[in-house]
Amino acid sequence: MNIGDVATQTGLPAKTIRYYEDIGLIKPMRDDNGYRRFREQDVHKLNFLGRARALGFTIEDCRTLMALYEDETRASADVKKVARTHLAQIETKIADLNAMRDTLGHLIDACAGDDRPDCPILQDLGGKP
Amino acid sequence: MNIGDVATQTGLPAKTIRYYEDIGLIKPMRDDNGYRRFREQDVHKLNFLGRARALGFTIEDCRTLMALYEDETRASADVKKVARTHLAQIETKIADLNAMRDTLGHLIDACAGDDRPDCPILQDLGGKP
DNA sequence: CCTTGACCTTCCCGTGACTGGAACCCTCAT
DNA sequence: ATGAGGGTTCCAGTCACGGGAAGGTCAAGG
Repeated sequence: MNIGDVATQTGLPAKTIRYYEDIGLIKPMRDDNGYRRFREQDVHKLNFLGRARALGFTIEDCRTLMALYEDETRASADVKKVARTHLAQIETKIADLNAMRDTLGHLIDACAGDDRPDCPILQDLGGKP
Repeated sequence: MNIGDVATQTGLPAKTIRYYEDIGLIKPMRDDNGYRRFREQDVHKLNFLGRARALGFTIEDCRTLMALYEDETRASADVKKVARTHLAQIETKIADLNAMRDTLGHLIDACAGDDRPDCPILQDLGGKP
């Protein structure tokens, strides 16, 4: 399979697939003309990567998870640890965003949104006393 | 005031303050020795920026908001629009993160986390049928 | 046979909002 | 005179790609 087909199959942009090869996540073969030739194995890895990225894992996490995936002697505790660390970061982000949403929501509610200049949003940002 | 004092007062790193000058958000004076000299006005702007950034507004949003802040003839509707657009993006992000958290949470719960290799997390990433 | 168009290749730059570090200047106290 | 603790500029790196240029390859149609 050429990169275009793989892109279609995996849903990943060709650019991303090349990038993943660049950073050593996959190692497709090459045809005589220089084109990348992807085997089932590579496609499987790319799907793995796509799903892991969709769950928000960093590329480095993906590297670790792939290594564990391919290591038959892994301990599931190692996988779980990576996942839990990531989950904690997600929860921190959610908390931050919720705080922003609440503050912003209150300010927006308090703003008339008409053609007059008075605006509680700007007052707040300006450090209303 | 020199940059160090301003950094302390505003809670922004000196690097960030220089960056904000670079991109034209503030325009502090200069002393004869080349040091930046910050007036009350500049400190006020930096506090504004700090609060806007803490609410997650992009730098470009901050630029817009600052312009509105300084425009006595603004319409609060313009401010509200910027805020609402941003709020919508925050809510999208929250929804995405919540979905990740849920999926990841279930997978983590299902994972034994012991020294055996069986792992529902990897099974899922691997595309368990 | 030639051309067209759809592929593919590498390479380099840009993103957002900084952060780190090098190399150097200024000022004040010891 | 020297050292500490400010300040300055500029360059590079972050993260995970995306855009676009310049060029090679391939199958089909005229």
